[in-house]
Amino acid sequence: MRWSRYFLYTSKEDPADAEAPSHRLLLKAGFIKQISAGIYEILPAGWRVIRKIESVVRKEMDRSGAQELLLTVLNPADLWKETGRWDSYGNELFRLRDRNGREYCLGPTHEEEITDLVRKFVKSYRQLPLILYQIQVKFRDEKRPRFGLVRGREFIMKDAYSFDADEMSAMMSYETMKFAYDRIFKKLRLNVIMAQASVGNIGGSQSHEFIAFTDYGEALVGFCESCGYAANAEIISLARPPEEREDPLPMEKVRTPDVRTIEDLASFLGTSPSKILKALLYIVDGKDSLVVLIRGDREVDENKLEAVLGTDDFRLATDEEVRDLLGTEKGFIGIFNLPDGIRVLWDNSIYGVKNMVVALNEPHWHYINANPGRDFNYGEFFDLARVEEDDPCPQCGGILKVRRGLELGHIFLLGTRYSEPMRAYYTDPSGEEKPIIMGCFGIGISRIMSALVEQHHDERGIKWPVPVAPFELDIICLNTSDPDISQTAEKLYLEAEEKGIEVIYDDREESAGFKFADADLVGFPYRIVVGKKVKDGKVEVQKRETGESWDFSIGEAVDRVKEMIERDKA
RNA sequence: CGGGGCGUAGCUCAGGUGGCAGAGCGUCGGCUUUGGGAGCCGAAGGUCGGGGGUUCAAGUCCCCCCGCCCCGACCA
Repeated sequence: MRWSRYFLYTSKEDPADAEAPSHRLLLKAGFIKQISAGIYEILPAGWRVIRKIESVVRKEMDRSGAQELLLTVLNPADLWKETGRWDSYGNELFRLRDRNGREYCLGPTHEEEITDLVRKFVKSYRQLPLILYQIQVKFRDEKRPRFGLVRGREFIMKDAYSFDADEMSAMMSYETMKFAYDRIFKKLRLNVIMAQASVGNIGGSQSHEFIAFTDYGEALVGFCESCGYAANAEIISLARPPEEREDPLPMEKVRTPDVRTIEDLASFLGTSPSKILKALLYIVDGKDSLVVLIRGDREVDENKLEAVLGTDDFRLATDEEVRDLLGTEKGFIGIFNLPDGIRVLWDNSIYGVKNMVVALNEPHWHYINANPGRDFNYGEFFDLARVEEDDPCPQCGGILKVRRGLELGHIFLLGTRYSEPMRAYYTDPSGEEKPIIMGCFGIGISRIMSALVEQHHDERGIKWPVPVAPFELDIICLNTSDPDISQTAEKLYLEAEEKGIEVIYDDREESAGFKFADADLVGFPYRIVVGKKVKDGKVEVQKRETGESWDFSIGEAVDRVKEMIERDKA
């Protein structure tokens, strides 16, 4: 491909509205173009990358025995009503009507449609097990699209569905997919960790997430290097710590004027946040008040709180509500003098803390040296704290590390969540009708492009790994008006094409610096620079990843590059 | 959906107290240049997000709406 004819336009300026490196670089380097919030066009160079990602995914899915098909984007509402998700999916579902008033949605995921398909054809245990998958555009009207392709409202996803006769076989399918995913992310050169996860709205009995470490990820993973445990932070349970061994000091009431934050209170009293009892007032279901007690150095994980409460309809109280309900102010909420009948949850972190600093619901005052049993009694304990670095591993007691990451894949063992209500049944060898056991397995294809950039870039631009690069080689003609140079570049371009290298030939009439900057930005893994050295019969080969460069004779350059590319693909 | 910010040329942005619509980059024409986003000359390019209002006069002041980005709660 000659760059002078290629639809690839880079920008010298950083785009104004992009913060995450992947978002900024994909826009700046001309891979994507924004149409609306969370809606992007994928331009030719970007599409080449997407197609390569897809082909890696396809290859491994096919190899694992899964069969590709294509379901529909337009989903009739009837199917969604069968499982109840027409109502429960809420505002994230894009809904529309046809000319006759029939309701449809744009498919955000396809459990309903695939189950409908399978129930029509699969009647016997002889037809199981079965794994079907597709690669398709999905639509979700996300509350908050983010970071370019990281979370779009329209995005490309690979979704696979397994169908098995019994739990044991379903587990086998699940394991098969696990291995396939492992191979996929390795081939894509992504640093990914598999973590236990919560099943959330999709339902089912177990699930794992495949998370790529990035600073701009949305998932929080805790993992243990000594035993290999890894899980989404929201499901890592934190037990009660051992009791502190301190002699109780006499409790005292201390004036703490306008000291509202934990940090300020700790320094005001000359103590540490871990000695302070933090109390938060929540409003549940828009009406009930709830006090959550947690150690001052810890944060509430609202996913855990949701699990305990059984609802996601809760929020922190406003200043006015704190005043009306507790008669105090934020920063001075405590366990003393709480109104009767208010629900109180104690986080495990509080257990065993001695000589604690506690507020008493009276503005500008705290108690110091409050002790359990003597000054107050514990209520019911729960696990509500967000996991932090150095917390104990729930599996081996080792030390957890905590990192941000991007969820690239998620696999679920669904059980009969869909087959039961949709009556996808098969007949077993004894003639008995049974629901098919299902699993579902997603990979965010377009999101992978973002993750790749997050993990492979520097200050100058993207550094595509060879297996996903839009072109493997960029041949730069440094002086288009020098016939020696341009004819050599032309010759090398034709030779590279002939030898099966995916090559872009920068024949544009631009300055050297301009072309180098573009090459760095767009991120081609290899570059042949054709310039003054041609008069000595040499060209320069450069590797983007490492910055290494070599002078080769004009005759051998393409072959040497070809060798390096082949090595990188292996 | 709550909180914060922004909307002026293709892109990045400037336009105190209302008074002729601006710059750099990019684009087009010409000259010159070619190992790290070159230089000179010339040109084109605008419903100032939309609507209403105040005023002799609105990019600027007021009201309503729309869009985008960031932080939080949800997802691949």
